[in-house]
Amino acid sequence: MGLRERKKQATRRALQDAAVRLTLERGLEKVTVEEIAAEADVSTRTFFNYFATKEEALLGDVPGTPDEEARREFVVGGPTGDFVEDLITVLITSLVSTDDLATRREHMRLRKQLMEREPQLVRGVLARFHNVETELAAAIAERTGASPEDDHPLLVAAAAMAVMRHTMRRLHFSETEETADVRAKIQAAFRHLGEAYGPYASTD
Amino acid sequence: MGLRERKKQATRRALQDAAVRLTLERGLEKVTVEEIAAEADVSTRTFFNYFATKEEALLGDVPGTPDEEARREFVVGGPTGDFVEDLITVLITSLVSTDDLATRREHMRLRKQLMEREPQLVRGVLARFHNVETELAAAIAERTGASPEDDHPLLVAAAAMAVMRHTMRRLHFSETEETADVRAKIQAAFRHLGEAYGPYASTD
DNA sequence: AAAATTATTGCATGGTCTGCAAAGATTGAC
DNA sequence: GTCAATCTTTGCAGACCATGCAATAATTTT
Repeated sequence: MGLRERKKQATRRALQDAAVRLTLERGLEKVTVEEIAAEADVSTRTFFNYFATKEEALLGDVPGTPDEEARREFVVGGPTGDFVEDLITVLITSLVSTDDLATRREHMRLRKQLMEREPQLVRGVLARFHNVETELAAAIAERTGASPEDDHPLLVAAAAMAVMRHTMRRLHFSETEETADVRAKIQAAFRHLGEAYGPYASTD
Repeated sequence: MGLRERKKQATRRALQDAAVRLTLERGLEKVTVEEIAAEADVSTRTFFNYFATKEEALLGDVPGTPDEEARREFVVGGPTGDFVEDLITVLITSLVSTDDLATRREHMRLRKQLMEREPQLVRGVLARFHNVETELAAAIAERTGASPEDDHPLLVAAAAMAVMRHTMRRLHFSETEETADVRAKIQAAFRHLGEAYGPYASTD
């Protein structure tokens, strides 16, 4: 990776960090883009070369779209053959993304603090979950061979994202929390979901 | 209702209608609050006495919070005793609101057009569904007697709202669509949900 | 008809975000 | 190392959104 690219990454992170730090200190309304940019030693105009909105700088990159390789494996029926287990696998990749675990954890913890301090930001997170939901529905349709006008996959994806949102809420992102714990919590949520609404399906 | 109140209602509707009409004609970015206000024969400043944002004028009032009476009945275990059926009943009241059916249908149809034309507006709708979700979770917790730290109701509510969102997407709001049809579609969605995830709950 | 209440309006202001063109930094070729 | 090509940063002007405040206008109450 060349110098140019490295500098861009650094600027991006500096802007994100400044945005998060200042917002946690003073609150969203009390921080201007101008101040964030100054903190990162770039002009206000440059801020908008990196992020379309102030909110975008705060939310970071997750939840991003699922990992492409995991998605392909899911579509062809893998890795285990069990629908829900494979769904969980592909979803986890969209949440934990590429960074190392410690960094990611710290990001998540900060974002959680941000949500509590500034509930307006929840809107943006919901929008991102919605995007993932749409892509997930397409993957489910591919895997199950549903016809394009069948909207069943959309519903299944929507419920799955509800589970993911719920699980995210429950995680505390501490050092003792392992990847396996995350999976276990998602599994528990899917099981609860099945218990709550499964019986209704059996009703005539 | 006095003259003052009637005028306010009229102004509110005029602003909403103007906002929707202009946006469908030209697109959201090509319509300013100034133009909307002019169309409704009030000052720009007055627009903001009625709506906090341009988006708010476009989205109208739904989905609003569930009807208070329906909520109370749900909490005490009514009206039928079947959890999902009663859930549907209370949810329907939060969607169809108070207006007469024909007016409401027209509103819904326009809003659906708006969503297609301006996907940015979906964010706002998602935020509203999220609010309903929170209140719904509280109602579910009350009905089932769950303890305050139990987050099961949140998950059940999230899934229920996923079903509602999905059903809203599917409705076409035509004249031939009866209230009974709406309920049938919600029921079908809940059944599909149960079929998709119910089996997973039975897995060891 | 006067007084009290509430709504509308204009004005000033601060903030977000965009387009554009000039200046500055990095890259790759030679 | 120099030069040209490419990409990034920056300043500036400008449109628009949104808020606070104080004056004016309309309605309601007495």
